[in-house]
Amino acid sequence: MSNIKEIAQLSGVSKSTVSRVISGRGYTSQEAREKVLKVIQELQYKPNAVARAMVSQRTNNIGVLIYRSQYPVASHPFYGKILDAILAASAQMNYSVFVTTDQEMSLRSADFMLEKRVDGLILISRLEQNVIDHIGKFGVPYIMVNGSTDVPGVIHIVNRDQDGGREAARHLTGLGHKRIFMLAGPQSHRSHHFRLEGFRAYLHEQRFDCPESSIAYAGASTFAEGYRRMEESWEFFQAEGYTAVFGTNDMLALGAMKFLMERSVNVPGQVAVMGFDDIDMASLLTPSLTTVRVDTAKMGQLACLMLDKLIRQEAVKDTSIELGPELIIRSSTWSDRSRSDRSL
Amino acid sequence: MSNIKEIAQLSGVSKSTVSRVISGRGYTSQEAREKVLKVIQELQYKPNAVARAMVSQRTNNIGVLIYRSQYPVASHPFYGKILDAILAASAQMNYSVFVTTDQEMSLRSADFMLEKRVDGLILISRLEQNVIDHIGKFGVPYIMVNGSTDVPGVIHIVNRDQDGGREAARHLTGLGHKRIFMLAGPQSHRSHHFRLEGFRAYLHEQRFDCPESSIAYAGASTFAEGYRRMEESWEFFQAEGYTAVFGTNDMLALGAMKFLMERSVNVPGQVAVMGFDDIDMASLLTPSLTTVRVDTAKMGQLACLMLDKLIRQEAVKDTSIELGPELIIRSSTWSDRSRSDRSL
DNA sequence: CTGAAAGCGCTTACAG
DNA sequence: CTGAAAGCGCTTACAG
Repeated sequence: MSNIKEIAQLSGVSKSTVSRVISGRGYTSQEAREKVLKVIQELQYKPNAVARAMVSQRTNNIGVLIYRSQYPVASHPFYGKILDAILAASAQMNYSVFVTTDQEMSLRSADFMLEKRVDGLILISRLEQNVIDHIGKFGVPYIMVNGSTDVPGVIHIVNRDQDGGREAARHLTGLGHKRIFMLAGPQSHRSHHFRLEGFRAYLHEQRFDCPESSIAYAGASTFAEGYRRMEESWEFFQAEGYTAVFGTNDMLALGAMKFLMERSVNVPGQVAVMGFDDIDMASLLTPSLTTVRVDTAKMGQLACLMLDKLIRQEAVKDTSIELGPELIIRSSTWSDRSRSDRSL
Repeated sequence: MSNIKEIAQLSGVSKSTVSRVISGRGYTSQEAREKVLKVIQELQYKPNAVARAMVSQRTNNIGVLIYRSQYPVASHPFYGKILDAILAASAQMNYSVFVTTDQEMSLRSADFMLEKRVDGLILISRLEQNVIDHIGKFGVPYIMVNGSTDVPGVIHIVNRDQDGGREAARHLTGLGHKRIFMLAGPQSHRSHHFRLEGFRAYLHEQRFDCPESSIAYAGASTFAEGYRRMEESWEFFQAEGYTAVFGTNDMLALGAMKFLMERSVNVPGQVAVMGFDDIDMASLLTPSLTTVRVDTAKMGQLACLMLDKLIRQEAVKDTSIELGPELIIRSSTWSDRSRSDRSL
């Protein structure tokens, strides 16, 4: 592959001039410019980004570090959406993006990024404190998206999960449900914790019954766990006369719904089901799932925007950004039948 | 951040010696080694990968270029899985991976990669011929995964889609279905084309009726298209007495199934539905979807393995690799009821 | 076993 | 307006 030296020789100018032509910085005569450009064309010359990064101390790369104890990562129904948004936004801003996942070997993948000299880092999901400390030490700008830990001074982009939980509770109680069962994801994770908290807070304020026994804690926020917890609780659920289920994410809710459907329980006629996230599947299933949408597109976009500012050392005022959730009503909670059943 | 020069000064040796200690190449005295290592520890020194890449002419980066006319890319139910497998395999092989998507601006994203100097490229899905030509010109090793075009001399990793199509046809006819409706994705795409071809070939060989009218061609391989085509064809479908639908991918099949369920058609009792790919959703829905599984995990893994060989200039014998499809029978085609209905 | 020097492919002051 | 030189942070022969 050709380099600047070759271009210089062939066009009869110095390397400096070639560089100036390419960058458009500094003065160059019309004549020199034309000669150089022509040779560049002919040789299909592409400046070496590695060499450029070396001198400019800027790689134009950003790294995305997604914490997941196991795959899927990219194809994860929720995190994958954030990643997609990051990919889209960063392409527009002329950043290339490294994608890494962080499993057991937490520090190793972070090092990977740091050695690669990314200009900045986007950390998604929960990150162990030691990884964060580690990254912090290197002075690389970074942003946390939907993180579980609130590290002071770090820019966080999160969903207003408490509000979302409240909206969910309002929706279900508004439909006439008085006894609502909750499927709660890992409480160590910020989102699941706040979603549940918001949901309960609303019930409490409105004087609805909301004992601990109405909550099943899932060990993971997966479809399988949702199914299993629902199955385990089913006898109790029936005995206690619950008429609705709220899952702190869609996967849990969908797992529960699968169980109900296998038992030929009518959703929403006999039991209403509601989730949180609005993953793609939510709208595709039959019945489609009522949920609270998290604006993953904006999360990714903002993350890139803010990170770019940090990288360019611009002033960033907000140390944390909260996005508003949006209630999405679909057929798993609402239908003509469910309406008449509980005489809304 | 510290560099090799600083380490050298602090440990009282030359840069060369520091470099030798770090790389483990060449001779170093025990004493020098200890001093250097200690300083490295203290300063938390990380060698600059950009500088290394500059001299070694190896970046240890690979690029993944996914062609998609629109998002999702990473979170795509099928391509996302391949990406995940690539992420997992490349991490093990100490490659970092750039992920780019290629939309309108085809050449631009490819250039991005080439300027970044990746050691190699993995191209997923269909790629325009001019992009391929472009990449080929730069002498960067690359591999195509599930590509739609058969560029001679390029290593392709694909699924044996014709065989998969045949298996699907065998399964459905084996269940007693005689009139099968087909939902075909874009025939410009290799997979959809071969899947349909295999399916029809089997029907033909077994003397089943298989006119062109039994095929609805979808403009895209999406859920929405599956739904829409099924809806459009529904009257004809009933009039002609079809008892099964085969979609050339799961999304099409699921869209069709959604339509059927909304019409309260019993699946598989009245109509059996079958897809291709085995995306996550396929097993989660009710009824779960019978499909032909594509081994995306292996696709991604092989892609990395082969690419690494190309990068290291090792001999690669196979110019193309075909993976075997696997029939996955679930409840959308098979149940006790469906069995008795057609007296299997 | 160790250090000085050259070089990877660029950019950026600095003379001219 | 242009070119020679220095330097980004490493590695790799080459003397010693």
